[in-house]
Amino acid sequence: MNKKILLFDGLSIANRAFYGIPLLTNKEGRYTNAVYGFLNIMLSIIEKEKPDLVGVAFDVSAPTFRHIQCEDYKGTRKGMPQELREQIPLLKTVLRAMNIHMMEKEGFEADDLLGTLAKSGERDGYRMVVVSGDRDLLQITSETIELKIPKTKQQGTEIESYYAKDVEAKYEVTPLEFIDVKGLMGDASDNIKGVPGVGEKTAVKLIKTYGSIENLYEHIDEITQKKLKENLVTYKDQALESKMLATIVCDVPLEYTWDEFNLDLTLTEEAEELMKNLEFKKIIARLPRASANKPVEQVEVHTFNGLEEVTGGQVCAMTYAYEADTLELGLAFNSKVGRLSFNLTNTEEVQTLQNFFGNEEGLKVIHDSKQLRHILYPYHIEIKGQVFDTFIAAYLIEPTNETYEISEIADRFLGVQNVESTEGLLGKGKSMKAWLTLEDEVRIKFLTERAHVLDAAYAVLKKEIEDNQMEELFYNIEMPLVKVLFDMEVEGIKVDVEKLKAYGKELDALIENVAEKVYAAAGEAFNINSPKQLGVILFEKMDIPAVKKTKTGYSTAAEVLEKLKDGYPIVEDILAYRQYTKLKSTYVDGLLSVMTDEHKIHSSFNQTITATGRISSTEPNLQNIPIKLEMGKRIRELFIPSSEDYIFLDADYSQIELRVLASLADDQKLINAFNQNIDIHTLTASEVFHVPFEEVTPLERSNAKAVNFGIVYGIGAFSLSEDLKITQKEAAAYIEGYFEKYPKIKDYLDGCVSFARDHGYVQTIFNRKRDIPEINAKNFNLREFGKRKAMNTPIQGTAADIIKLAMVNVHRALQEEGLRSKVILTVHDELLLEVYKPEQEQVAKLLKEKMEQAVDLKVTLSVDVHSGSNWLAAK
DNA sequence: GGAGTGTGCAA
DNA sequence: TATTGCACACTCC
Repeated sequence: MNKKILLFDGLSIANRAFYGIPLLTNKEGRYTNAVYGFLNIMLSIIEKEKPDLVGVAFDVSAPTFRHIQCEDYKGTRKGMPQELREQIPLLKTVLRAMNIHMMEKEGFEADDLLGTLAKSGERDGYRMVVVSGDRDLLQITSETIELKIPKTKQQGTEIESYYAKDVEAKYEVTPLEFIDVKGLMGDASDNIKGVPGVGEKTAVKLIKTYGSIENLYEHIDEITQKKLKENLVTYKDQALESKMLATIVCDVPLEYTWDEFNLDLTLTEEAEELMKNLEFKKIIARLPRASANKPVEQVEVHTFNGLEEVTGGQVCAMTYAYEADTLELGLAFNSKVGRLSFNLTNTEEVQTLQNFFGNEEGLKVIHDSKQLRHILYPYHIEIKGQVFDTFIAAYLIEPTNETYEISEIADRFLGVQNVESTEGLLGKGKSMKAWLTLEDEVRIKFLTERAHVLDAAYAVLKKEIEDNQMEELFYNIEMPLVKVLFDMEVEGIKVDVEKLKAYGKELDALIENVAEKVYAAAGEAFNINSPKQLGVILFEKMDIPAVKKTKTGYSTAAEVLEKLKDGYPIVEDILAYRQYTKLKSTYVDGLLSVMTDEHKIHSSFNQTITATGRISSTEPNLQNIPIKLEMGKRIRELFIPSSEDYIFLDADYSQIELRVLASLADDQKLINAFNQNIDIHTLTASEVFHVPFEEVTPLERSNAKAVNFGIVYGIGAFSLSEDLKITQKEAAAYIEGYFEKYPKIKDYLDGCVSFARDHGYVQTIFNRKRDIPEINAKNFNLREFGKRKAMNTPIQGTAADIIKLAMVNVHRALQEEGLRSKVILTVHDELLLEVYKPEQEQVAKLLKEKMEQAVDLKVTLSVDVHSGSNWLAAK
């Protein structure tokens, strides 16, 4: 079989792709649909046709010989939309990175290059396949030159294929005659005029009879239709010019060798980077890679027999699977891998595991060591010695990923794609129940492969940690914190269940009562919880003026209802209904649903979720327990120490984010104020509103407080005006006034934005990093959001670093001093401890000291410690 | 039953 | 058109 050459019409296919796919953008707001679609079409055809050589032809923006000879040529054609235009250079960059051969030639169109190459390839004995959306190219088809026209359809792409015989079958003329047909009928899209009054039917008939335009004019007298003949005669020059314009030049002077068209789709590093940025995950997955080193297959693997082989001093990577008293470990160390299964009801096996995990020697590489601790805990197996948690390391390096599955770590850090994921193995949404039903071989492969991945990933992650100067953050803060969080999760927090249930009943009565009032006012019963139904009742049936809309209908949010409640009593009842049902469903029922028999709640404290470094809390979220309103406070009141011998100590940082900001910005005025414990909101009010410190009114202070808050978030005048219910102009004046009084703050925040622009990320004092790719986006909203992240992240993130370090230090001090008191909760700038009463004084001192001395900033940190018999009382 | 939306709670 | 989260109810597929 002859070799096959595939030639693409670059712009034409990009154009098809652009209009066939919705306007996609990447995180930076860059349009990507035409590039994405082009690659899809190109790869599909390459995969199907398996060509030996490939090339892509482009038009050059300079005028072609056709423009020079005929100034109307393509005169009616509209320029391409900007969204497409800007993708063309991007497409070329991507193709270049993929080493796909491209060609263009000044003075000629892509059609001419394609025609020239097709004919030349044919002469050299190749089978030629030209891919274009342009039917003009039908004229170059032959027995060995095929034209493929992709049609972007709803599902997938359908491709029409033409050889010369297909052209004849469909159009009744040969490919060459096709040119003459077009010369006579013209082509509106290219502004080729042809002969007036001659359409496709007549043109085909004439050319079928006479073979060409020239021959037609030789026999012009044979035309019997008077009008047709008249037009042909009148527009003879135009017909000949049209033919010239429609003729694809097949002898463009080109210098090339077919070697240049060699095809190697192996993903280059450059192409991978580019496609990652463009978020072409499916395309990346489709391409073969150079670095595909499958760890398990590549390394010589010696299986081992028992845990005793893992002796001290070595790095041992492990994965685990647990289901109903059966623990299976996949281990990788010293070029050995293996999998061992343990029956945890057997005391000898438990002893083996206790020895193994209790060994202080060596380094244990574990993915999600907190979870493994939970698995081992009921069997009194404790993990000792140094742990390198790949879950945490991967998060520090890329804190905005959605998940950190081992299979993704293999992909991202080792360039290995085909590692089985838990979800892939067990099926979506399945629990570990299915694990033990799998074949032994499957389980062995799964665990050993993943252990091997961690073994290899360890070196890469370790180096990344070092390259990013995150050693202190990782080894001294995040890793020790894992154990702190584990202990907090195990300890849990006690809730007065009886009182919680009683409160639930109380709420039920209130809800029923207020619902009746709402139904009476509405004139019918409906679901108040449904924003849709509520919107209809309020804004249609009752004709209350709608203030704001959401993308699906009327907004019924509290801020909207607040504005309406004076004129419409029903609105106040709806707000009350919302408040009561919120408390009942989220807090009373929600908390009861996760309560243990010991009346305890064990939340999960997640260390790999937030973009800024904060800890998050789930099942339940204990970081959003109500505090502001009286009704809500009653929930907080029900969180109590686990026994009479204990009391709560609650410690919270005073204005930690503003202090961090003052320190980072090196603003002496703010630093002095904080160091002298001056009320910061009063100071801001005095500065911004030009009133003496002593004369600041409560309203002024509260407004200044809102300004201070806003500064930390990268506020705009609009939002501040909404918040304070003032005009945008006034709000803008506040912000301007603030920056005038604190110019260093402004410099600092601007500096954050420009740092992000230059580096693509921002960082905290402990070098915690967050990528902000959208900082250079073209889309205004996206870019502005990026700026706010750039301003807020170093502040919020540094505060997170500080409290995390404080938690580690407090936890360590409690252990070292042999105290019974325990940290049980963290809420971003607050720690809640359950304190053994005899230790109260000592712990209060220790707590305040460790928190205030966690780091050395330009500003002092101040911690308030309160005690109480419940969480509310301790605030 | 899962995904998306609206809503509301916290720092 | 202010940062970071999580959870609930409803709606639609």
